[in-house]
Amino acid sequence: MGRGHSAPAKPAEKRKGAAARQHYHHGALKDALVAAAEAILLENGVGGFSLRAAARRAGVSPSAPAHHFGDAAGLLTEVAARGFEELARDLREAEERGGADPAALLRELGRAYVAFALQHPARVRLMFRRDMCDPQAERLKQAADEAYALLENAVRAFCGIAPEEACDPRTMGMILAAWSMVHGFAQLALDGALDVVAGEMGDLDTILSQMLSAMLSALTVPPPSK
Amino acid sequence: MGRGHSAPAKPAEKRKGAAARQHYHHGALKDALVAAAEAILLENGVGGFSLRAAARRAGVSPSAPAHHFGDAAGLLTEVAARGFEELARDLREAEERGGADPAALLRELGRAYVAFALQHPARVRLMFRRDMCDPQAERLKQAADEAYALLENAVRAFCGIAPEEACDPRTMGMILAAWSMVHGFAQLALDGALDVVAGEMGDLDTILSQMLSAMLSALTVPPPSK
DNA sequence: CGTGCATCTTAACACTGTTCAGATTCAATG
DNA sequence: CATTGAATCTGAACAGTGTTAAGATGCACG
Repeated sequence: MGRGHSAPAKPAEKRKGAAARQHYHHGALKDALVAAAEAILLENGVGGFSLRAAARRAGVSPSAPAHHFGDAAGLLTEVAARGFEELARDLREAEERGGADPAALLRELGRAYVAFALQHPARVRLMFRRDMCDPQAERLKQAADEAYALLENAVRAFCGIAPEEACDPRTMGMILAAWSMVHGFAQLALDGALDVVAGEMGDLDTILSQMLSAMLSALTVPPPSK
Repeated sequence: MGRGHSAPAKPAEKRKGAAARQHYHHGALKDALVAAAEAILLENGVGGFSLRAAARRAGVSPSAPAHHFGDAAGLLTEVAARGFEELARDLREAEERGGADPAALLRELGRAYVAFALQHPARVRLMFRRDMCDPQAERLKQAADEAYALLENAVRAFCGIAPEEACDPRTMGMILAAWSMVHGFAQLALDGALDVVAGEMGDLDTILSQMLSAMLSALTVPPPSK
């Protein structure tokens, strides 16, 4: 089954048709495998992934991926890295939407982060799976750092600290607090842990907004000496 | 590979030392399997687990676990549930340590939560793996709720809201904020995402303390109307 | 026209989870 | 005490999995 596609209209041209592969060489296997993996993640979740299934979907033998990615973790690392890049794009869009007000910026970034997680559950779960993708890979670290740098800059702006200036411990604590909070909220939402709460009050986005409001309004007041 | 299946010339022997299985019936297989699974998680991480390995470790055939847990997920669900129970115990200890001051209580709970995660990385990772253990299982849900109820009560005390009283949206936001923050911090710490930061400032526990201080001190000031 | 080389296939290996018919033992009943 | 029914565990089998090695294939460049 699945061998039905017959479209030999174009003879010996570069064909990247998904299933129909009458050429021995695929031509763009790397991208095709990534696309296949993403499709599987979307349909069957992160647990339903298998390297062989991805190869099957790309119309290629089970051992073909090894040549391009070495490992199953190699392929998934690439998928995760692209996920972080997409997340970074979303965060940059939110950055523009936020405008000049640091508080509004932070709120938009937080909403964008959570929205991305809810929109791509399996991909986000994969991004934080140490045992599926190799977190040491430079490709992944770089993509992830790019996304998190956006968040850090927003907190720095909120605290009125120049991008180059060193952080005092309290500001550092706030950066981590913001990061942890948004990340934790996204994870809990993905695990369905917030569904109960979501029933009592609106959808997750308004809940998050309320949470961010509570935080930000509290933080605008300087701390009581310490 | 190497494990030679030396045919047991003598059927009923007490060759095995501690877990001597001279009987056909194991007697306490359920607990033995849980212990084996926990040992594997400890040694090889959550990715290195396999049902067959757990059975092997308990000195039992690969199909024996099915009778007690049905599934691999069944066994892991039991492990996760026990993990939540142990977490709840730790949280209760922290509760006593916190004393009467609501802020101190929250801080101790947060530290205990993160400390537990860092002390049992694989177990905690398992607890939030939807695809490994069945999150619908009553056993698990109950154990998890028990732990989270402690956190909720602490936040309510901090806000001066009686245990039975309904929460206004702002308080609800704070509960979620606290929960998300601690959970997110723990997850990020497990993923090693905080190692860079930990290098610049002390260990993770002091970082967390600073973060909690920043949050709590900010939150003691009432919000600017709104 | 070769020929090198990246690309892909076929075949095999050592695993995995799960199922099912049977062997074994326990416990309770007659 | 003996018998029997239920609980427990074994052994073999099946369908998949990731990974590797050795061999086919076709593109690009001399």
